[in-house]
Amino acid sequence: MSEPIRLLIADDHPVVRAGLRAVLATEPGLEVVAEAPTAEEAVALAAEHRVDVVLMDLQFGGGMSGSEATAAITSRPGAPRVLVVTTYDTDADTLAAVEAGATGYLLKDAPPEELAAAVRAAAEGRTTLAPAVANRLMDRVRTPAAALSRRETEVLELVAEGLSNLQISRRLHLSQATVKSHLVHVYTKLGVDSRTAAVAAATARGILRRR
Amino acid sequence: MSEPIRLLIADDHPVVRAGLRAVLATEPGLEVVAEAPTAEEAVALAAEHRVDVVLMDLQFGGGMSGSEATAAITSRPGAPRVLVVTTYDTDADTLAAVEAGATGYLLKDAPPEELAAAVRAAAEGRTTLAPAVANRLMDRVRTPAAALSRRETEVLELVAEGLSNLQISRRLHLSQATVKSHLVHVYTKLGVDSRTAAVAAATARGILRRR
DNA sequence: GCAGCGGTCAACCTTTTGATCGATGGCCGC
DNA sequence: GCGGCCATCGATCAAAAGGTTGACCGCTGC
Repeated sequence: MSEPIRLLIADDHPVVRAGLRAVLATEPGLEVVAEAPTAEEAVALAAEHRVDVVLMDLQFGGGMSGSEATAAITSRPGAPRVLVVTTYDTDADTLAAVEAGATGYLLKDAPPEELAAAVRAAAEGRTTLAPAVANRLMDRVRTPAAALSRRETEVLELVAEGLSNLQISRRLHLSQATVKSHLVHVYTKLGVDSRTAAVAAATARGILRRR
Repeated sequence: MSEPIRLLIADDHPVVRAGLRAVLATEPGLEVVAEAPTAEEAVALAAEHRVDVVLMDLQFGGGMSGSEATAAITSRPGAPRVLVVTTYDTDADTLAAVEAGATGYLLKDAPPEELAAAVRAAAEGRTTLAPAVANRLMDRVRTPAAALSRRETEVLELVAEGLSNLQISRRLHLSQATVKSHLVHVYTKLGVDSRTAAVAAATARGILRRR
């Protein structure tokens, strides 16, 4: 028998860590060598231990995000593969994780066999994506982007908080004309024609974080 | 030694079920007698088995919600206690679960000891609330309510999807005047004066489900 | 050096939304 | 049966938001 695949579990929920450990313990050829309750610890432990695959959550209570940790881990030479295992998938998170160098992306409702299969695939550098995530990525590739500029996003966030154009202009030290100008660009980029529709569309696409 | 506390775990995530089972297995006096991957099965299993405490998730993939299952379980005579164990707490969910008769409400990031303590408390009928949930309930009691009527909520949901008054009136087979009328009532109840602010306020208070 | 883009602003006009007043009918509870 | 709440609709007016055009500046890249 060959070397076992060495795993690091990074999740802030003790219950989830125990669950992943329990599920993967029944699989032959897999070995959990460490657990990290924060993203920072995940980065440190991935460096200390010899690890083949990191199971990474995206949401941590505070501090570094899972995406940031993924980027930090994969940027090193001889780095382990990172398999993102998260509960809910917002579009922004998905994209960020993939850009950060994640090898796979699963949702926590995946059955154990699928999880184990994804771990083995990740160890070999092959990618496994949850169907919902795959569809999302396809949509993203198809839809040329609709990337909002920094300022446009900033304005849209304030719109989502319920501020009027006048309030936004004061908050950002702009004229109302500028606020409108940004919003018009946002509308055309998102293919909508009202502030509420823009917020809905941006939330659906994960451009705005759902609070 | 007295009788062990008999548990039913209801969660649609295999990983979480395994985690709860693993965490609680180390605790003396607790025994997991069944697992349910859906709310419907949870109701059925709670009736079949002799169960003291049900660990209930709120979000299931589809079909019956955790709150509905909680109501169904607790409505029977000699029913087990229901301890809600969920990932994220939206205000609407919290309230619904408490109204449905949940004995306790924990978040999944709770440490194992806290979880075990809550289970024992629930078995005796004592209530355990996660701090965040407790605060929320206090706020709710303090704020006289701002309960929206069924129709008002319906209109507000469509606003949140980005529809204009005209579109809403068509969707609900109403006149624009009626839509406006509902919205004015919503605004006064929420203490705001625009549709986007209403959506933001309602989302913050958990009246609208964050999608 | 110039084209392109992001960010800023102005003026003007149309549409939508919100504010106010009023009115009708149904249903529930005391 | 009457007051209160919900749901429905109409009309009117003022304010906010959206659409269009055009302009200027600063930065980046070819």
